[in-house]
Amino acid sequence: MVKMSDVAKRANVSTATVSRVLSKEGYVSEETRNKVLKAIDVLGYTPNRLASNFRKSSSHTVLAIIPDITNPFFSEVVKGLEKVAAERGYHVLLGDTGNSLNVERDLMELVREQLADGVILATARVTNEEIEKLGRELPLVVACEYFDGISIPTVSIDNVVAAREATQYLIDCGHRRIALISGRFNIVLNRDRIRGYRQALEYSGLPVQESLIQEGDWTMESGMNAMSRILAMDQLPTAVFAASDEMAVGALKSLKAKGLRVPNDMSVMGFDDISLSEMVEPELSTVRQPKRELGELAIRMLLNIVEGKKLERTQVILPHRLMIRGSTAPPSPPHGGGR
Amino acid sequence: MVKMSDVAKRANVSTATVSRVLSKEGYVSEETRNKVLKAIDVLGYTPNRLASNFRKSSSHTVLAIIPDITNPFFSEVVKGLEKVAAERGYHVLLGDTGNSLNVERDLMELVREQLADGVILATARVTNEEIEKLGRELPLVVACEYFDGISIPTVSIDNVVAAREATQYLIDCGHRRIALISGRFNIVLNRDRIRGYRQALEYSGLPVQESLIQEGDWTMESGMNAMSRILAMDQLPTAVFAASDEMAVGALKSLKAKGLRVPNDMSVMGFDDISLSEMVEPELSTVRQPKRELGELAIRMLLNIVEGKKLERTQVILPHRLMIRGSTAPPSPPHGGGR
DNA sequence: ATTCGTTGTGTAATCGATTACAGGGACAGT
DNA sequence: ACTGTCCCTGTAATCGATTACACAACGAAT
Repeated sequence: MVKMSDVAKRANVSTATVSRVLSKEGYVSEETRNKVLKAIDVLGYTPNRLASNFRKSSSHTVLAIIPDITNPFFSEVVKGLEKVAAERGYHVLLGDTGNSLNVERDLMELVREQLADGVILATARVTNEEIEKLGRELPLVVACEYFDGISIPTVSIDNVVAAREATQYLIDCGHRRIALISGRFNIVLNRDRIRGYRQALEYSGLPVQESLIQEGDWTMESGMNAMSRILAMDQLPTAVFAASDEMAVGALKSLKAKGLRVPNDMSVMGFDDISLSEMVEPELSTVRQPKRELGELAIRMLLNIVEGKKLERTQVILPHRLMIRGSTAPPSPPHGGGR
Repeated sequence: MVKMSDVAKRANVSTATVSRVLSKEGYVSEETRNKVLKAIDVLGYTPNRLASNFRKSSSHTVLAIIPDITNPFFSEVVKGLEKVAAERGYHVLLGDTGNSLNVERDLMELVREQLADGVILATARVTNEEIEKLGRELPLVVACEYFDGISIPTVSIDNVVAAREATQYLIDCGHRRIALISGRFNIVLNRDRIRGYRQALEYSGLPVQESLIQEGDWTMESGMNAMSRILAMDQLPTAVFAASDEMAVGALKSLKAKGLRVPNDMSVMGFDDISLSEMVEPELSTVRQPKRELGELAIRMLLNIVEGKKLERTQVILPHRLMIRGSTAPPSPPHGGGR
């Protein structure tokens, strides 16, 4: 490997000068610069970034910790991260935890080892306190998840409001019995969505029936199962709100299997607005999260921290949007009913 | 930051000894080892991987170059990569080219700069010759794409055979006019699929009608458009084979919009078997690619090259599988027809 | 003429871990 | 007693780029 000293020798200058040419810092005469550039070209020199990073003790790399890269929601977030990172000359190390807490903890070590300058945490199995602690020790931004009263920089949507609006929309359509297919009860983000659902019902004076809240785990299968449980009830709801699009699609499948039509017999509302939601039939009404922007903003904040700049705001809430498509409609009047 | 020399001082040994304890190489007495471990613990020492990587001139990192992380096919491949990399103590740098040839070239530089020990190339906009050249200069494995007669290690499926079998299946169902929604004509992988389609028709003595081959660009929209063009023809086919699942779903949508039923009025076959294919209605018959295995094997090969081991085989073809689901069936007899 | 700021370049220390090499002690075999 | 092998440990060079510091040349300002 040809190194900087080889270039220096060839150009009859010192390595300091070569370094100055490369970094564009400090004074170098036009003439010397050309000599150096020529030598670099002739020798085919490529700087050794390992040496440079070591000396500058910065890897110019950030670590993206996500639960599962095959989840379209997260892959969109990562896409946003990657784009901005590249623009600012940083690289992204992929940390797919496969939902494992231990892997998550291990990955954080990479920052301590200086392999990454900072971390985007898009999953949060660790506790509130642990995150606070980590955030004090290393540059860290939490994306997508939101923790109440946390002091760590965070970017997310307002899950409570989003879920409330989605539920409210169904109520406004005329639905009075609305089921909820929720994610895991122990996830904060999911609890926020449940909260929003409850709030909407309460504001409208509708009863919250606990049996209408069925737990899933974000997957399509769990959505199917949850829907089946709901369909086995005596008094059916006229609408279902699922806390993820995958689960909503599962609900769709379950409904079709039982011969029920959407939205005629049952309205279905999803959450996230992944591309899938426009591919199913009928197209899914859902809550759009600005996935890419979530990633972009998270990494912008992180890089600002890394580079020692001040953040204007540490808790950023991005706007969501209701996407009304074909899977929701007013409830059909009961057979032989109407007024 | 506490460094190795601090640990050495505290434990009353040399840095060489500390290094030996950490690397588990060379002789260290049990007693000394404990002293060192204790000092490490007391001081809260974390090795500086930047220094270590520099000295060993290895980053223990591989670069995954993919066209688009939000494409579910590639995110599965990456998942496989990541898993095996982690198992073997490597990290994965994400290189999302956004389909740009220049970005692809820039990314390769990272290996020259020693930021990555090797590259998995899961997209190939660069030419055959360029890849050959790169492959001679740095550890490189091509995943998913296949180049005829290339000397670079490659892992992929046999796209020709896979497409032939899919088409053959449709023929065996009784279809005689089969349309093809292809990807971009200039992509090798796609040309292989077209070739397989042609072969199947020819083997069965069926005519290849060029107008039945419509170009798309892998996206759902392009699939819809291609299907619309096909449906505007005088003599309709009874089946369509799309070179990607997204395009097949687009075809599905286009058919539904025109009021045609699948598979009764038209059979639809996809390619890839991404999770989407089980979420649409009817579920998509498709060709399964072993996505995760593709990634796993590619990185295994790469790491073997990086670590100087010999590869048993440099060109690996993984098995594909026809997944027959609800979107394909024998053609309906023509109205008033049948014998 | 002196001082000062700007420009241009070189010398050499430095970042922190790894490792080649040397050396010493213990022990076995002859 | 001598030689050879293990063990165990330390000294110091090394990886390649960056950068603090020194210095020199030049022109402008006083």
